[in-house]
Amino acid sequence: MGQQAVAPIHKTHHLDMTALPKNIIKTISIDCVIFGYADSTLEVLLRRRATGPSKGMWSLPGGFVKKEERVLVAAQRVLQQTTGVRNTYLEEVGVFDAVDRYPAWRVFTIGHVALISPDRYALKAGSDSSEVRWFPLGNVPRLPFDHVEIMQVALEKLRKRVRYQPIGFEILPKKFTLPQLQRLYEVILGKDLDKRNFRKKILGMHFVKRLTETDRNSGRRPAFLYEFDATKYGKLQRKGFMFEL
Amino acid sequence: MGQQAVAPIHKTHHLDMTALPKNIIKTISIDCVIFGYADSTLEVLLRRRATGPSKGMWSLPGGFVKKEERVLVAAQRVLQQTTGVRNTYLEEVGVFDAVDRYPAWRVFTIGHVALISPDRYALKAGSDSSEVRWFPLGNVPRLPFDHVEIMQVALEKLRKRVRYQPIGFEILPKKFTLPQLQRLYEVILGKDLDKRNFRKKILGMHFVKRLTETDRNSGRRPAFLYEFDATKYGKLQRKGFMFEL
DNA sequence: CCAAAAGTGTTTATTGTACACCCATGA
DNA sequence: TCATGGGTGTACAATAAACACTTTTGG
Repeated sequence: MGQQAVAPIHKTHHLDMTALPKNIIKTISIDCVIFGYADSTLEVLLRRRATGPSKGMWSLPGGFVKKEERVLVAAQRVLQQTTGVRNTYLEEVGVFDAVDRYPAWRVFTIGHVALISPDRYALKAGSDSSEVRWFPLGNVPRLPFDHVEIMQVALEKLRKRVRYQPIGFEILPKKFTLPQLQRLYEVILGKDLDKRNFRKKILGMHFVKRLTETDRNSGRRPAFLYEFDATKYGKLQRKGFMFEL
Repeated sequence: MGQQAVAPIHKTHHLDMTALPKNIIKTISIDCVIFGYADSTLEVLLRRRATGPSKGMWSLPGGFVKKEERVLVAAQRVLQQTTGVRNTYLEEVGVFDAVDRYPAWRVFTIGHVALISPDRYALKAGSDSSEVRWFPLGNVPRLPFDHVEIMQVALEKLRKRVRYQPIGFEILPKKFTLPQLQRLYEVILGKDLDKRNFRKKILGMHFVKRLTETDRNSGRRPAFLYEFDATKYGKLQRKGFMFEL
């Protein structure tokens, strides 16, 4: 976290430099912090490193940027190649630049975040991964490099985002209940919310609309189902709003 | 602004590659947007390029990151070397990565902002600059590369920052009046503020304290002088607050 | 009929916003 | 005495926050 003493670097480990592709920029990498929401818990997507430094450890999906590739495009590609997850809404988190953050040579990494619904993506261990898995946030294995820091900053970013953009569309089923939506917010913010105030706020934004159907397989009193109003949702996503909770 | 068609790059202009230092990372540069506040106007610090692409044009002070240097350190150094300005509180704005943003080869640049008081710094055209000058925001010359975009994003960042951190300490004289502080906020936010509401807010934060002296050389009714309360100011700077104006 | 979660309004406190007049000074 | 900017308080509106009981279902 923050500055560190400058340690000897450029050790250029010759461990197993399994032929890095030719057209990459060796100084700039991407790391993706993909949060998933399922069963009322936040999870993070990790992959086991199949090559390079810290081979065998679980780490954030990441990789190098190509010579003529934009950063966001690289992030999408890298994520897809290592984990099979593609077409997510990634957002830049910042540059991580500690001099010895990567042991083999100096690499600046650009962190990215997304929040997705695990069950909508098929995981597939790709190029540099031997295994891909979701880990509940409370149970994350030891991570290499500065990946813990990147995760923390990413989580803060996500929490901030929730305060000025609607969420849920990409995470909840098409038809969902308000208690479900509330749980989503609670899990992300890490605190309980008042049921009545929450409803007041959400309904006041008008980005969800109530259906006549109810959710009958909950076992208890059925909750009304709601749908996102795509137009209003999109507007709020672009324009932003203030959402104190 | 956003994605662009990928244009042919790597033209490697051999214009006047005035011997780039050996220990730099050619792919990663820094650009600094230094805003100055003086005479109730916002200015930006530019330098005339003495070497490389767009030589002769005014541009943001910038330069490359060294091989074992952290980004923030690089930003301070580059700023000092090109303009003489040093020891400012720089903040990261983001990565600018358009494939052809720099004509000679591909360079990712990390934008930085600071807000300073021009009269506390002596300008000195250094290494890659032939001239250094402040330009009022309304009168900025044509800038090369994506420097206009970087400036815009930096200004937005500054405006956001003003809403959750106190400002003024580094810009106003040790003893200042509330009308002075209000003008500062108005200039940065680009809009007028209500005098009474402004005072209520500021005084409510308790990061300024009123002195018994008044400012007697204003020509009009003397205004009371205030000082920043360093402790409270620092606390708010770290913890942040909500400041709607 | 019991347990469990869904649903529903009101009151109070806090915060934002709009607004108008008197005051101290130098010229 | 006038022009100029400095200083002050209040009322209204909007928003946040606290809070408890009834309803519906499955077992």
